[in-house]
Amino acid sequence: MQVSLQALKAFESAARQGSFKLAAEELSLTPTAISHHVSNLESRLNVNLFHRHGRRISLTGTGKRLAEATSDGFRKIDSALEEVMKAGSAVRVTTTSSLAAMVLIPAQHEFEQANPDFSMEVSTGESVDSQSHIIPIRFGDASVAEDSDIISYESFNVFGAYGMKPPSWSNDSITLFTTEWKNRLLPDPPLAAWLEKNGLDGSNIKLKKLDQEFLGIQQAMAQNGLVFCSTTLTKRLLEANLLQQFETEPVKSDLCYYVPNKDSYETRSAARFLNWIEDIFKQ
Amino acid sequence: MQVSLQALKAFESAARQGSFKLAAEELSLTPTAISHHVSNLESRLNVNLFHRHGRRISLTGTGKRLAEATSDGFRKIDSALEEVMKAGSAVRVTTTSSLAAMVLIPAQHEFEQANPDFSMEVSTGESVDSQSHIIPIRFGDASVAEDSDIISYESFNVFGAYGMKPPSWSNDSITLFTTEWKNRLLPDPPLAAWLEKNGLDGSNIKLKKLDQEFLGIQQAMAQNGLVFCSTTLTKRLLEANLLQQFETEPVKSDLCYYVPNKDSYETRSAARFLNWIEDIFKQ
DNA sequence: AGTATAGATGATTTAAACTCATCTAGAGGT
DNA sequence: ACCTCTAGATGAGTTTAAATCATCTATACT
Repeated sequence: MQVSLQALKAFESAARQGSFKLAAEELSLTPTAISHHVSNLESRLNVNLFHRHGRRISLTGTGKRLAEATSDGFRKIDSALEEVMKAGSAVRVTTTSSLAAMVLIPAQHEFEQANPDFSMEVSTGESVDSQSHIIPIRFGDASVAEDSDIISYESFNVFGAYGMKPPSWSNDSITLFTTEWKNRLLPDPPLAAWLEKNGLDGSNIKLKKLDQEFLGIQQAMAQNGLVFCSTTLTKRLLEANLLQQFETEPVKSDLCYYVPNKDSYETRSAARFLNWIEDIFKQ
Repeated sequence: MQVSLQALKAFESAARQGSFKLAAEELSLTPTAISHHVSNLESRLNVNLFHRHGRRISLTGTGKRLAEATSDGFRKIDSALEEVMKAGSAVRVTTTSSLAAMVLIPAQHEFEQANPDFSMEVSTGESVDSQSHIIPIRFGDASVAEDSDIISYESFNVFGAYGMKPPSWSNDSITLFTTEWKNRLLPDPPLAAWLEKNGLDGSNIKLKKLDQEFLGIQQAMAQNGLVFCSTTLTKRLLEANLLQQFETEPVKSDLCYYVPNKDSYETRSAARFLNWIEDIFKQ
């Protein structure tokens, strides 16, 4: 006394639409299939689900009750399925505006080219965070993040527009853009450590602080000064000969990019994306 | 990009039970079938639903979410289905204790014999009325019930134990059991009309009132007197030579048996039962 | 280490689902 | 009133999906 789910699905559609023909269209079947399914259901359940007035049909009371429950049930299943399918067919990433603007968005096309099954969506801002299938790439304190979640430890260096003559560190008056995070809990960019490592005292450096790294990078490209920022963000611009670096040594920072609960992303698209982004950071 | 409902059902069971083997048992399939279904689902959705630790499995986050929704959905559908199946496989009737005791229960076996597909359940009392698939046969005022709902208009007559000598209506002192309904809105048994129709004045009749007709019938069978009651209840006892009637004429009453919203019972078992009970009343 | 068990994988079989051809009964138009 | 057109019913035949069988792998337990 088993009833098939497909028969129920056919019945549900016919009940909702009030017509076998329309149900057949909805399910990409022939009206005959619907008719068979419904009558099969009726005989298995020993119940009439539709009244037949010649070529018109209407639900019986029992039919109505069954239709309501099955509609609810299938709706629930369908919406969950849809969500999973969305998660499976696209990677949604949210991150800082700097990483998005300097790395993810420029590389978005490459990713989609290499992974034609998936599309990739990048968003910034705090709004739709933790929506379960959106991958957040956070920028934060390496000592706070889980080791296994960390994608890259950030190093910092100074960069300038491509083609400018290298500054004379000791004599010139230098404008240097750096970043003061909006979030005061984050470690500052390691400028002091950088100066020390490169044997500079910084007395002739005029600091200008912005709250996003990429704003400083844009200023540097606009020849308005140099920028002290993380190397990940500038890699692409160096390769594209839009920025250059000088004879200075980069310094490590306490900052890192990480994905909270990285291991909990099991969709294939997410796995593919995470591998891909880790490769990018490693290069 | 269609996923089959059976695959979802297999996944749901595996997720709930935490094992392909158990899911296979639950669905009367082989573990292989479950494995195929799940991996088919995973590749269609581009998502891993289970972690595989060698021979042990556990749900991924996505799997958990999908499992919850599908479980809910299928639960809903299953319970509706179960209710419909119950309604389809059995007739549940509730009615007065008199009709149940004198007519339905004695005939129950005949019905099941003639309709081996269905079982029949009889209950009395007001408790589990209107439970949607329970058919209530009410005893009431014919002017209040819908015409199309009425199964039979009741006639009344006097009956005595089989084998007793017919009473001498004018001389003997006669004990007559009759009924005073608990529900005071019901028309009284038409005793006055019966006396008139049979040319009796009733002066030598000692009335004893009980609140159920079948109680009076039992008294009559126990030779404790005669009973004035509806003819439907006594038909079977007359045939079985347990009761007899005399040279008196029956009278019509304002009482009837009816099934509220008779036309709304569309299960095959209910239709079969209603036809059957109408036949019984007609005979 | 050896055995037993859960699951994966691929080929084959089986059964369910679907369609096609044909038929019936209203509904709608003239 | 008649013809036509459409929705659905029915039965036989076909196709596809689902289930199994045989085989293999990894691992848990003795």
